[in-house]
Amino acid sequence: MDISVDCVVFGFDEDELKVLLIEQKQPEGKSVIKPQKAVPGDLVRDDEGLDTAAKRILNELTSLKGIYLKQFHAFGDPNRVTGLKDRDWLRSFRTHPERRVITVGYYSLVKMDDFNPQAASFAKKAQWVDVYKIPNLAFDHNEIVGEAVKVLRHELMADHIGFELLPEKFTLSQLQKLYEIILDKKLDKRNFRKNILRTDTVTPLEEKQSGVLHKPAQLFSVKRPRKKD
Amino acid sequence: MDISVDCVVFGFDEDELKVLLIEQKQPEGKSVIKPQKAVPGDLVRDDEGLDTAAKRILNELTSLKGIYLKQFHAFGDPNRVTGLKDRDWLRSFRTHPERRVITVGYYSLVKMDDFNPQAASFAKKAQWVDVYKIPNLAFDHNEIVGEAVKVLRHELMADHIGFELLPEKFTLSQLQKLYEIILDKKLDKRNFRKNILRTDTVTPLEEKQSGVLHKPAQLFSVKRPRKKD
DNA sequence: AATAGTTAGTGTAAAACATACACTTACTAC
DNA sequence: GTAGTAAGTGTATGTTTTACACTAACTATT
Repeated sequence: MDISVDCVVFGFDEDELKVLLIEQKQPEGKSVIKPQKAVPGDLVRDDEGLDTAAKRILNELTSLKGIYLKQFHAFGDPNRVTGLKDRDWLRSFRTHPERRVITVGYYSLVKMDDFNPQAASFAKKAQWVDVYKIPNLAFDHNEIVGEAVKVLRHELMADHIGFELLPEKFTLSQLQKLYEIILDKKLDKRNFRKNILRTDTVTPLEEKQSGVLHKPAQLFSVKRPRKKD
Repeated sequence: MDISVDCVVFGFDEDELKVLLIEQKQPEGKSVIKPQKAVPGDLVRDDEGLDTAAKRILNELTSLKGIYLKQFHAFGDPNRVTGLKDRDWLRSFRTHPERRVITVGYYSLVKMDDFNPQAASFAKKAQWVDVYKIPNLAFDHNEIVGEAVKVLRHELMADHIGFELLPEKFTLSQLQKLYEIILDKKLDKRNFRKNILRTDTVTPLEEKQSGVLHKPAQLFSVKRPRKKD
């Protein structure tokens, strides 16, 4: 059996929660394979741990490092990779196309600012897609994304990991909007602020917003020091 | 690579939270291998899903069915199975002893009443061990058990799965004791009862305790119908 | 029959937290 | 200087959590 890692990469852009999808590679020459979108993922190397593999693969695809990255579930249905729609692609790109593949799902949160899809060799065709409008994907990737969203919602509330999706400096309104979109419901401004400040995870900066056509907002950054990579 | 499933089976007995451990098989004839304890687990078959494998293996080892069983983490350190202490055992029992094995951890909750270790072929040497006194185990099984305990604590609070560990009929005091031992802290009796009754997961039965040397307690059973298998 | 020993079972007041809700402030563009 | 925009702020009400102590129902012993 083979083991792969699939990364559900979340990003946040103004007012949409996005997932990073890639267009599956086409074989050289005439392209005969029906193109499909997929979540970035790849086989785990023989001598490499799962977390390490996830970091490597994410880095190869996005050139990002030091990102919130978490294993959330293993997908092992024996037929998860044997559908008709995926057969041609497997035959073109896998040494053992018939082999069963078990995949371990990771999700990661990236600041879209930092993200430069051009830099990535593999993922020239990477694109951000609204989580609530995902097309049919390769393999069982729709299921994988679905599970990741569930886990994200849960962890957002439990661990307040939201700011991993925002730039270094952000306003509380941006943070609130992020919560509203992930949880898919409106929140009360005053109560939201009380709650966030009570958790004591953000600090106000000296700085304020500028160039906006309304009262400029206080900028905040994360309090607890980010883990290094 | 090979894939295995390891099951951390929790049981509860009066006043201890236990984990089911097995003594690793010895080769036929003279037994030359240093005996080690381990959590029950085995390789996933080629055509079998992970959840199915976990059910099968648990059933083979304990002859139990219809049990709360949940995937909690995949363990994939490339050296998790290559330690010196495990080499001999692998050479005796695995077709490919050098092969890397990635394991998917499941945990299960069993009612110790229902459990008859004798019935199991494989696990003649199964034994219940206090979670807080676990010896050194084979492979990375100490880590696996540690993670399982963390998840159990978390899920106990979130999903009120506690009664999975108790017999069909139980008193609220038993349930409270279970919570106290898993969470490793004392709870207030009146508040505990309020909470449990509010969740509306248990129903009082007609019946009361008998043969106890104090006021007999009301017996309860789980309200929501158990999932079949 | 009375007593001692044991755990079951129950209510309330105070504190913390969650919710609902509306006006003033500071900036930009015209 | 006026209009438009989102920022920022407090309070009253309901709900949940916490802390806490006595009486009730049984068994065993004398």
